[in-house]
Amino acid sequence: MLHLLGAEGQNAISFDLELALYCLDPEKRWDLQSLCHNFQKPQTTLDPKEPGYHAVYLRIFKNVMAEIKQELKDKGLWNLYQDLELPLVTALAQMEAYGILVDPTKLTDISLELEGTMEKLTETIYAEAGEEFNINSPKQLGVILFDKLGLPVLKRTKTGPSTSAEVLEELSDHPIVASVLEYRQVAKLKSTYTDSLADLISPETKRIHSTFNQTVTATGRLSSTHPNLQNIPVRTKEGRRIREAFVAPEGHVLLMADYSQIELRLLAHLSGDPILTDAFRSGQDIHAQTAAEVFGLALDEVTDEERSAAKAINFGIIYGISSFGLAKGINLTRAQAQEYIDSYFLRYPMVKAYLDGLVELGKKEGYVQTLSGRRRYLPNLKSRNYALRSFAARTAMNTPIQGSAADIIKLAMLKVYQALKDAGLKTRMLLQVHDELVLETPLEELDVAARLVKREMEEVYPLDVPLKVGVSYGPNWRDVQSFDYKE
DNA sequence: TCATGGCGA
DNA sequence: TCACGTCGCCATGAT
Repeated sequence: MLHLLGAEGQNAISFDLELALYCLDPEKRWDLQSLCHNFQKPQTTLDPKEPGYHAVYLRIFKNVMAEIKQELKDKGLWNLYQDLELPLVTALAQMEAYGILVDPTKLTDISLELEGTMEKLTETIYAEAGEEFNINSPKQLGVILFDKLGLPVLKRTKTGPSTSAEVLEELSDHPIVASVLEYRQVAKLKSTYTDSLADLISPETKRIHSTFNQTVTATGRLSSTHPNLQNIPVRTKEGRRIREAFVAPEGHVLLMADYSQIELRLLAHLSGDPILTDAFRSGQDIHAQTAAEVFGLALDEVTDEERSAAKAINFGIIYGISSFGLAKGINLTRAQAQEYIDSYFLRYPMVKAYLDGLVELGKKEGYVQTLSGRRRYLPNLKSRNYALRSFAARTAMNTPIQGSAADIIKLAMLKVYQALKDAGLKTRMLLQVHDELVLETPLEELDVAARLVKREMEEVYPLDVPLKVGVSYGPNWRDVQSFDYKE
């Protein structure tokens, strides 16, 4: 459980120290020298090769830890460290050690099929281009599309015409562009998800043992590496196939439990807005409800398109909205987007006041906070540079929501971990994907485990609105059915 | 090593 | 006016 900070093999600090520093300021990066400089008086110079290094190191560690403990207490962050982040280490270690079972033949099948598709698409693209080139190279692709075929340049990057998916969508009337988009999708799946995933299956356990990084993100979320199991495709049918390779062993199933709209529920709780709060208390379709409010309709008059626009608005609110960003998201003019935003804030004045208040408070105190008290320092709220200042303002609006959701699911993980242990169950937590937990459970435990997980997650932190958890299960991560706990 | 592009919540 | 929704990880090509 030793983590290295700074240069590999030297200046190592213990993980509990790293964790404590992360609780103090999730964005600050320390090394041993700066620690000594800040916390050790007088400053001590250290040479790892010198005899006695470890004794000196331990003395420094002890002194530094004592000072950091005091600082955590002064800032109201001691509980975050002591009762949340530190115990979570054990649960994460178990998840990493246990791993998730992956069926390599399934990965191979998908890989071979994707390869076939790529070859066909490559032929098609070469034929339409009239020559062979590296489709993976945006530069070479640009030459073909914009110089040779004369397609219009809709957007530029620093280095040349953009060939991003967004741009190519606009140009996809041309057959070569449609093929390139499809090629990109398939190539991405193959290189990122089938081939590299297969390399990470442990020969001993036949499982993939990802690393859950606890001190990386600015908001308090976890991140996952080697591989990143938090971005396995789900949106498209083709991409979702990857999930079929993540399986449960014989006699077991995977159990998925995800928080429904946890960030919007937090927005309701934190802002105290009555319309939003009532919507969640009465179990409304929140996006349809937002559409009804923003467009002045009755709930049953809302079309799919309006609901979808309202969904984009809701996400925009969470991210620190701008009319430009919203317009880009749902293909509106900027003016229309601004009208939607104005209309939203007219109907949800407490949300407006809450978000404005966050920016004000951030400016005054120098930081914003999550439910657990975790801080994010935002000095740029006072910047004279518009770009920096507005970025900081969006961060001030997003961090308390995203970070509080992270607090809640982390606490839920502790509860679930402990409850499974207390109940003597064989069910194991495998993954956390921001608002979702993936567990592995013996079939005979499914019913009791599903109820336990749902209860612990929903009751972990009572808010002004209920937390709702959807539970599903299946033989793999793709083919799941919802678990009806009333059965 | 950086830029671009793309996958997730 | 500006520049343009949050947080991540990773593959690829160009430098």
